[in-house]
Amino acid sequence: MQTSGGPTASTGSRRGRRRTLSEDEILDAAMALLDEGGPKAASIRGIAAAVGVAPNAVYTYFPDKAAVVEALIERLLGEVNHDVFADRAQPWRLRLEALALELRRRLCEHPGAVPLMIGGPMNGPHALSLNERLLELLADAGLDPVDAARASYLLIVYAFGSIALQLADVSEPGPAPPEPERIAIRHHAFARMPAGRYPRAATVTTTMAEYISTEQYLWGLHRLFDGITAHAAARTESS
Amino acid sequence: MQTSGGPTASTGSRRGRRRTLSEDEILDAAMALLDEGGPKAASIRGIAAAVGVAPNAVYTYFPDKAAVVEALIERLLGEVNHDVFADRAQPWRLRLEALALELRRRLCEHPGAVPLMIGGPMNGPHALSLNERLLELLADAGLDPVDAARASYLLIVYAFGSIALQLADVSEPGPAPPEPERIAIRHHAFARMPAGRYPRAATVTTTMAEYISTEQYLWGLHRLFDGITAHAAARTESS
DNA sequence: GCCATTTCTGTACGTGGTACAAATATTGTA
DNA sequence: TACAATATTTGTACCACGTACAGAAATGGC
Repeated sequence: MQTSGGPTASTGSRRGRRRTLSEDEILDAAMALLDEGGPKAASIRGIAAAVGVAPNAVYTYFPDKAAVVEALIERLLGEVNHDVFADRAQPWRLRLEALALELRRRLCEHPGAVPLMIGGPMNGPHALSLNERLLELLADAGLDPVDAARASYLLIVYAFGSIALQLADVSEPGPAPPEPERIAIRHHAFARMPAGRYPRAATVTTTMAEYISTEQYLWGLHRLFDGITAHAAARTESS
Repeated sequence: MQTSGGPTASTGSRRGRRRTLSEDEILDAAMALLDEGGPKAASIRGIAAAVGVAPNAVYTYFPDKAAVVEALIERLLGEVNHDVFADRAQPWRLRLEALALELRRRLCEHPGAVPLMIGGPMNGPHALSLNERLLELLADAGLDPVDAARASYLLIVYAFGSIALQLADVSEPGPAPPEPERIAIRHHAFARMPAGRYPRAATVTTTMAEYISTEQYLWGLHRLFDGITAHAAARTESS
């Protein structure tokens, strides 16, 4: 694929018409459109219009729309703060929770991007480095390489799946009626919600989803931790 | 939305031109296109051509393309065999594993459908009944309603997320080169693979992914079980 | 001051979803 | 049996999308 990189990324002396665009500008516009209009709104034509340029100008910087999306995802993953969980002096559960929350926060800031991440492969350097950190962390937790790989997969699946499923209802901005069935499914989980913490108007959908999901997200995460530690303990005991 | 239902679903006596189509025929064609050409190939025009009809004829049966997709998903979920895990005499872990595997088998038969499920909300009757069964099962496992709701969410996220992430690489049929990075990520997990169980040619991608994922899927599932049981035990103990 | 090079625009093609009206086939009723 | 009402399908058309191609505009090196 090799879709990354600019138009003349390695050209030393630049000749020709002055650039009125930059890759970052394009990605900014794409992200903005994604955030306010969902994946459908982040079209090449829309992006170009947002930066005040003809649609084809984008193709000077990216060979494909897929490349734009890929770069967008990579940049978003690159913004995930690694420092939070890099301190190996801290207990691993704490570091892992910090990572999971940081990742979630970033993704929730850009709901429209999540479907795109799920849809396509994530093989960029940032995605890889994230995975590397995760493996390192799980090794610290006492897992052997095979189990660490599996556990990392498990955690990644959980993080992305959780966010994707949570945002599935909201990612397409529009009417989004409060269908009673959807509420019913989640009825139990609301039982413990403190009263008066969320508004009752149109924003209620997002807010409730946000609230409920943070709780559920953490709950599930800790069940995962329990399962992983139990497994690790059983391993070291039997050997 | 109320998108379901035929054109004149509740009309007793039908007058007019004989129907050459049926909703099921349309859904069959859509599924076939989805399976062989990915989500992109399942266009209204493609479906109509497959059943030998003008594109607009589809709109007699479904108001939207979204409605077609929704019906497709619902039908797929309806095919999930509930009996496997309905036998409340069996231990719950066994029943849950059976459900998870059955769900996975069904979805893996139609990889193209998975991105569609993730993208949109699943609120149809079949999706709801599946959730209901799950809650029932988790209650049998000794979880109180709140925890059961959270655990069901956790399991659903895991099942769908796992399958979606696994299929993300394959869902778009085409070149799909064996990028070295992607292999590298999964390197550890292959360590335990029995030798000579899978071919080495072009099909290797799918086959390996399939193999590795079934193992990882089950591994993760059992970590989840461990975490859930540990939590349930801690709960009943403290009360 | 010219030229090679880079960047952007104009235009156009194919495909997608879908609205509108006309054509067609069927059946209840006269 | 002929007619009218109605359900289904087709023809045509529109607009948005991704993107290919050729040409125009602007720039720095000579």
